[in-house]
Parts: sequence; structure tokens; C-alpha cells
Amino acid sequence: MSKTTINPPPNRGPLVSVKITDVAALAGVAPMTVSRVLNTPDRVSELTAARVRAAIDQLGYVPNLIAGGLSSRRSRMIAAIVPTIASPMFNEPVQTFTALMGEAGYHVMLALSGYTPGGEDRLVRAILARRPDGLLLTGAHHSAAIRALLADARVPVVEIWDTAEHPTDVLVGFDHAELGAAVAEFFIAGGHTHFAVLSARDPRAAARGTGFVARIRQHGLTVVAERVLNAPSSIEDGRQGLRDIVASLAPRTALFGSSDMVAFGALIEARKLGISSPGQLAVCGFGDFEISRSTEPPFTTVRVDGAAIGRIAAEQLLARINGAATPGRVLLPFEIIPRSST
Amino acid sequence: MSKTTINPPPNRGPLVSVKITDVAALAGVAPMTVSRVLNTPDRVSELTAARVRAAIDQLGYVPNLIAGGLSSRRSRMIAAIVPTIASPMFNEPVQTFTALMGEAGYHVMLALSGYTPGGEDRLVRAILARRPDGLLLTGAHHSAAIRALLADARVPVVEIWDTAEHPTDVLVGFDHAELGAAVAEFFIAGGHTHFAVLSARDPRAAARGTGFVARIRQHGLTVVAERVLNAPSSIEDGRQGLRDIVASLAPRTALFGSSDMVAFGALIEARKLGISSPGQLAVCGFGDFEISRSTEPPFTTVRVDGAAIGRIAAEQLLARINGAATPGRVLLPFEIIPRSST
DNA sequence: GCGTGCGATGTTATCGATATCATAATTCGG
DNA sequence: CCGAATTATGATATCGATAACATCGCACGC
Repeated sequence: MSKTTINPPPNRGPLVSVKITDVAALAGVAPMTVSRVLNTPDRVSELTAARVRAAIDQLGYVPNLIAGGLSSRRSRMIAAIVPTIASPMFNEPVQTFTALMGEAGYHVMLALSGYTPGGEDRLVRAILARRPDGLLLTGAHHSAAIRALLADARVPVVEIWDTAEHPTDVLVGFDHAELGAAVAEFFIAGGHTHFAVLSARDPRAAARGTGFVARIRQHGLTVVAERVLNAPSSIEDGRQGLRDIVASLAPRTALFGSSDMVAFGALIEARKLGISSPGQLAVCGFGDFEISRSTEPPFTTVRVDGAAIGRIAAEQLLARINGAATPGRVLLPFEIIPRSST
Repeated sequence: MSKTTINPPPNRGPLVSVKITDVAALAGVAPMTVSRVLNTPDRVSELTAARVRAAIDQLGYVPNLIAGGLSSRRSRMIAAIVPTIASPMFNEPVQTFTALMGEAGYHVMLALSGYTPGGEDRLVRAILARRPDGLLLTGAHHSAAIRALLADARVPVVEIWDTAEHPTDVLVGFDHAELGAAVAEFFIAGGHTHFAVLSARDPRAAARGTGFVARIRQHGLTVVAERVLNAPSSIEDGRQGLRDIVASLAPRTALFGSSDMVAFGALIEARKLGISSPGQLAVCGFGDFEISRSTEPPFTTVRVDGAAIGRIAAEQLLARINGAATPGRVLLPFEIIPRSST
């Protein structure tokens, strides 16, 4: 459909590397003064600062943060670990967090842990080798090895998107089991008596599913099907999931999907199979992804304020970095958004 | 719907910071030997290596890459700049690239430039301050300031997802204009005579749209509507786009959307408005996102092998870092995947 | 008119690792 | 068995910035 082309590489000019002493020499000041112009401009007279800035521009000086970091023992870098960016789930918190930390002078290094257990261990070691000034972790349940590493490293840590009795440091999340239970109550209030759940193979999705099922059983009602899907789960996983459980469905069943992708897949497959929604199959997703809102008809989901999580995480982490005592745990609310699928 | 809770923070233990000299002392060797065990194990006898490894484990030593980087003048870090992770567009290349560079011993620092022009400038400066060993840029058209910075920095650069006559260093991408033209030909071959395009406000989406329109005009055929959307564009943008142009549509129109999100939105809105597809409105998206495949019915799109771009970018960049001469330009093919919407 | 204090700048030591060169231990062919 | 090549390890200097302390000059108050 199109060609593959290969051209030769261009040549490059001579190697140059401007350092702080070069700038200092040109501006006729000590290197320390250049450093002050860049880091604590208030402590330099406006006159010299101008001379130094001129020299910086003239030479195209770009400070070396590696050297600066070694000397000051501050990397001005934050590492953020999320399971994946292939799902819209973590976009909001990560983007907000990154933007706010950026304003505060920190770069955020994003790392993907995947959903394979143990993938996190190597990653955390590798990341700590860069001496981040802070850490953002997705999830609050980590291996003993990681806990030990983090404790030794003395790095401020904020855990998001989860809850735990004793967070490593600061936690900003919500209670997944309670959320599942709330979805159960929502369905029950709608008169449902038969339920199903499709959950990704991921600890937090599992917690939502467990909370859902537990509450239903508390009410003495029936869970007709429960199925575990890939993580992160795709639309196709949701479709396949529905095909797998279709034989078990009651004439009127309420389905909880662990993400909006799953719920959307289930809805598509139901429509294809001639199962009406919400009549025969009520569906609730999770995440309030755009697809839940903008598809036709839009479907019911649970919204968590991802931007708020990112913002509070940034605030808490900055407070922690600056040595302030901060609350150990911030649990945020969630909200069921009823739409046409229930 | 749920509560907000705040608990006090936990206390932390004493501060420790193990360094290479501590490990060396415990193992009874010189620091340099510890360094060799970690970086060039072949050059150390198995016996001493074992002793050193034992000491490392016992002390929980995590090497300081900041110090190592200053000394060796290699950061073992690659910076990757993409416009956004809110769209599935760049997932495949980025994930593949990150995984491969990771295997080669490099960490990838992901940075988001957004679609605002000029956002890239500050970002590149900030990133160069960390002295990355290589750079991955999305897009091949940069400001003069950036070009100068990159040239001075002498960093290997690979540009992806675009084409340009004279790439900064290495380029791995495809020709967006040609892609748009191919979609035009595809529609024309299907007997279409009236066309519309919805394109995101982003240089590469614009190139696809322009290529599409140009080819249609070459054939003397009619473009009934042309509209620019937000970048990155959402399903809702696609829906709104279709509403905006619906009055201009011919009884049988072929629509090219700059991404599958746009195409999906247009299809949803068309269905809602009672416009049949492909009968009255044929639609082709771009990206082969999951939604194009897994929705019902699936719709036509153009696929680019994102994983291949990521892989080749990693290979080329590694070759560049290791001083090899590499091709300046690799253009990859694309493929139109006909489905039920055309 | 002179000490005091403060703002502006400079000097020196250091951050924690690795490049490079030097040296000790070992192997091996003839 | 011996000297040269090879392997394993150590000593020293250095990467480029900043923390901490020192110094200088000037304004200001009494």
C-alpha cells in the first residue's frame, strides 16, 4: 500500500559542551554566581544577573542537572509508576499530577509496571537508582521487598487509586470494595434480583467485584455469573466475557463490568445477540471514560475524580518533600452516573 | 456517595544511605571493583563478584546513577516526547520502544508536549538538562530554536510518526499526505464522487486531510465539507463534526476522519440522525484502534504498524548511540483495512 | 565618624561514581 | 622454568555543579 525508503544519514558538526565555568568566565563572575542566577535569582543583583543571562544566551548554555543533582542531592525528578497507559483509566490523575509537579519545578518520569506481579520490584530498584525526590505509586499493596527498599530510600511516597490501612507514606485513593457494594445497592434499589460481574485480573478490579458480590449475597440475592478477564481489559474482552456467561443469564440480569471497556463490549455483544438493554440486561461500567458518555445510547458507570486524585497527590507529595506533616490517607468519593443502560 | 477520610501519617526510621565505598569496605575490595561487578561483570573473578554481591545484598545497596552518570557522562536515559497519551495513537510505538530500550539498559522518560505550538521548546530545554543519551521525538517539524539546541547537544535523535525531507538525525515514520491520498483512491475506486473530511488541529492530521482533498480535486471530484476539530479529538468531537457538516452532505458521501475516535463519533451521530452507513455515508478512520475493530459493526480504517515504528526507532537509536552509521529515513507502509462502513 | 549589619559575590570542599592508568597475579608456549 | 601476554584488582583524578563558609563594600544609626 506504500513504500519503504532508506536514505543516508546527515553529517554532524563539531562537539561542544558549554559548562557553568564557561558562562562564568564570559560574564566575568564566579561559577557560583551563575548557579545563583539560575536557582536563587533573588540573591543576585539585577545588573550581574543580566550579564549572566546574556552570557547564557550567547553560549547556549544548558545546565547539567546530573551534576547539579549530585551536588545538591536533589534530582528534581519524581517517578510515577502506573500499570498501563493503554487504558484511559490513569490518564487524568497522571496528567494532572505531571502538570502540577512541573509547575513546582519537578520532572515526572513515567514508568509502566504492567499487571504482572513482580514486575514492580525490578522497576522500583531501577528507579531508586536515579534518586527521585518523590514517588507516585499506583496501588497500595506492594511486596515486602519493595516496602523495605522504600523505607531505606527515605523517599516521600504517595500511593494512589487504592486504599490500605497502613499506607507507605501518603495515600490518595478510594475504596474499591465499597464502590462495588454501592453498585450492588444501586442495582438492588432498581429492583434487580439476579446479577453478574466481569472483572479484570487486577487487584483493584477484583476488589470492586468482590465488594459487589458480597453485598448481593448479604441481601440473599443471586449472582448468576462471575468471570475474570485480562488486564487491562479491552472491548473484545467484554464481548467475549458476555458470550461466556450468556447461557447463565437470568431473564433480567444486572451486570457490573470492571471498566467501561468491559461494559461497552458487553453491551455490543448483547445487542448483537438480541438481548435488550436495560430490559433484559442492565449494565454498569467503571471509570466514566468518554465512551460511556458519547456512545449511543450512553451507559451507566461509576465516576471517580481522577483529576482530583492527581491534584491532591501532587499537593501531598510536595508537602512531604518540603518536610511538612501530611495526612496519611485521603479517601475520595465516587459517584454512580445513571444513564440509559440501567 | 462515599466519605472523605484523613488519618495521621506514619513515622519513619533513621536515615541511611549506603554508597559504593560501604559495599567495598564490607567486601574487602576497592570501590572500583564493586563498580565493575555492576557494570562489567566479565572483568571480575567469579569469587570476588560473589563476595561483592553478598555485600550489596546485605547492605541493600542501590547504586546512584546520578553520580555514575556524571562520571561516565552517560545517563542511560532516553527521553521520549509525545503529544499525548490520552489517545491510543502513540501507545504501541511508545510501549514497544520503552520495552526494547529497557532491555538495552536504558530508562525511557516519557514527556507530554501537548498540541500547543511552543510547548515543545521549553520541554526540550528542560529535558536536555538531564543529558539524555538519546531522544525520541514525535513529529519531524520543529522550531529553529529546537533544531539549534539539538544540534549543539549532540544527542542522537529519532523522529517518529512523520516524514520530512531532512530529519534531524534518524526518522521512522510514514507519509501522511500519501496516506490521505490512498484513502481518496480507495473511496474513488468504490465509485464515490462526493467527499468530506474531519481533521484534528494537529500538523499530521492536517497532512492526511490535505493529501485526501488534493487527490480528490486531482480527479475533478467534489469535496462537500472540510472541518477542523480539536486535538486530540474525541468521540464527541466526531459527533459534533458530523452535525456541523450534515447539511452539506450529498446523498452519498465518503467521509475521512483523522482518527478512529472521530470516525466512531461520526458513525454514531449518523446512526442517530438516521443516515445509513455505508449506504448514505461511507466512513474511514485512522489508527486501527480497538474501537474500529470491536464495535458493531466494525468500521474501515487505516492501519500503521505502531509496534514496528517503536521497534525500528529503538534499533536505530541504539545504533546511533553506539556510533554506527544508520539510515537517515525509514518510511513504513500503511494499510487500509476495509470493514463494514465502506 | 565609626561600628554594625546586610546584601552581593567569591573560595573551597564535596557529592558518589567511573575512566584511566598502574600494578600484582596468573597463564602458557617453547 | 622463564619472560611475555593476559587477567584481576587497585589508586588517582575527574565529571559539573552546589553547600557552606568567607569576604567585601556600602548604608545606616547613634
